[in-house]
Amino acid sequence: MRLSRHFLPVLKESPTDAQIVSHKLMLRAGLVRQTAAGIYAWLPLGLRVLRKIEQIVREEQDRAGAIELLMPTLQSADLWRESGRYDAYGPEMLRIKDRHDRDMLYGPTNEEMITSLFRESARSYRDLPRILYHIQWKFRDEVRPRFGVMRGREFLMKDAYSFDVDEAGARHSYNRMFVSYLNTYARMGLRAIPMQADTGPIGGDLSHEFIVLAPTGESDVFYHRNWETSVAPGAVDFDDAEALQAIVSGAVADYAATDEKRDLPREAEAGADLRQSRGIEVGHIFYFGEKYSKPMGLEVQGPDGTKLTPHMGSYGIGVSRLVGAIIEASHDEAGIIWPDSVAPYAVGLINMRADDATCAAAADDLYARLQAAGVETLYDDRDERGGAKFATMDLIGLPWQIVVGPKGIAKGVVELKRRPTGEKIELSIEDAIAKVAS
RNA sequence: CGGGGCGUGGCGCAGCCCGGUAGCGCAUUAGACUGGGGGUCUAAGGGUCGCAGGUUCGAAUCCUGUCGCCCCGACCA
Repeated sequence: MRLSRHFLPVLKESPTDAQIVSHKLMLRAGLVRQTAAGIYAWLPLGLRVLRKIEQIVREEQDRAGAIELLMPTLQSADLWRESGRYDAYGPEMLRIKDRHDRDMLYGPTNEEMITSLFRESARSYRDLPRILYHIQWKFRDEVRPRFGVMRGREFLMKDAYSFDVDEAGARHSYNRMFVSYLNTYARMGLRAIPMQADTGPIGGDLSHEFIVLAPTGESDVFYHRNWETSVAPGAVDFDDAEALQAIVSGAVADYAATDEKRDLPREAEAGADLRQSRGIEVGHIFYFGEKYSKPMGLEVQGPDGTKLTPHMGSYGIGVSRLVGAIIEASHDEAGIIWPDSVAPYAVGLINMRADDATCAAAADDLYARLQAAGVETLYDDRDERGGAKFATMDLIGLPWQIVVGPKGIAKGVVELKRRPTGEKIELSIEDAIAKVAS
């Protein structure tokens, strides 16, 4: 994409509304614009990042055995009356009336709808287990939205729902998501630590929040220092319940808790290995048994002919929040530093001298070759001074910058800069293409 | 929902107390010079001062109401 034709409004100064670094950088780098409290428009560059994150989440869900569908944002109130949550949910639910005065709502979550959909079509225990998910916009009318997309009222969430014949089966589904989440965050360059969370009325140990460490996070967290060097499980057989359980058990063996779930004896045990930080919640998984299936009359026929009520769980990842979380975890004074996996473009190509025909021709040619090689490239072909272009590229944080200037072209070289390290090398055009294409 | 703050060109701000020509920096446009880390000069465009009432000869400024946004706290992917 040529920057001269792009819609990429960058700001030199941060709007005063933005308080935390990710919000400031998202506004300055032209990723989003606020349109109302807690509601954001995603500009072209921000949308590309959102899509990248979404795709990673999707791939890892599929790998774990979940199946994608898409449910609407607007839901009927009647559905929520079945579970009793229409009255229970409170003012965070945005309630709407249609022209026939029917009660509708903008979905804050989808347990009722997925239970209803599954109920219509699942007849037998052979239809279990299943994990269904979608990636859809949610609306929660937060009392106080803040921190940009980190706590918006409208947000993009991946929510998955599992259906199993019994609790043991549900635990396997839960573990699929648990392990999948570790891999998902790792692919985005994040280390998210699973922490024991409140399970509500069901009890047990099957609820975890996934927390990314960041000084601007909203929760205080405590963890064993082993988490500082933990690695994602990587390729695993998700159908192997025992292997998954071993991974999960291994993970939770190292202490990690938010301040409301602190376990002082375990902290004492960790001793000098205990670490404290702030954290951002980027995911939350629950097992909730028959909480929705029972009141909503979801039943399937068991192998012995009797009816059974499936055990359910739900599993959320805040996709739009992750954009902010990644920036919180990866930036410097000059701007954002995108991990390669979620960068809006892999390469920022800078033509130092748009007025120099030789230089411009070399840059145009390199741009064409990068495109031919399938490298996602943002080409700064504007007639600006080098300094302004460098500043823009550093701000928007593309992993690689290739600088084409008259001096280098005379020698047959371009400059390649790696954004995270700032390391710059001169090399031939061919080598530069090979390097960024690998 | 309790407490606090702010609404003045696209962004950052001054002016308000003490009523009288709307101003500064950045950005934008045009031209020239310049050209490897946010250039210089010259010229230009752009604002019903959130909105509605009121007081006054006169309101960005004073009064009343209202809307919006932000921050702190309790709640949350």
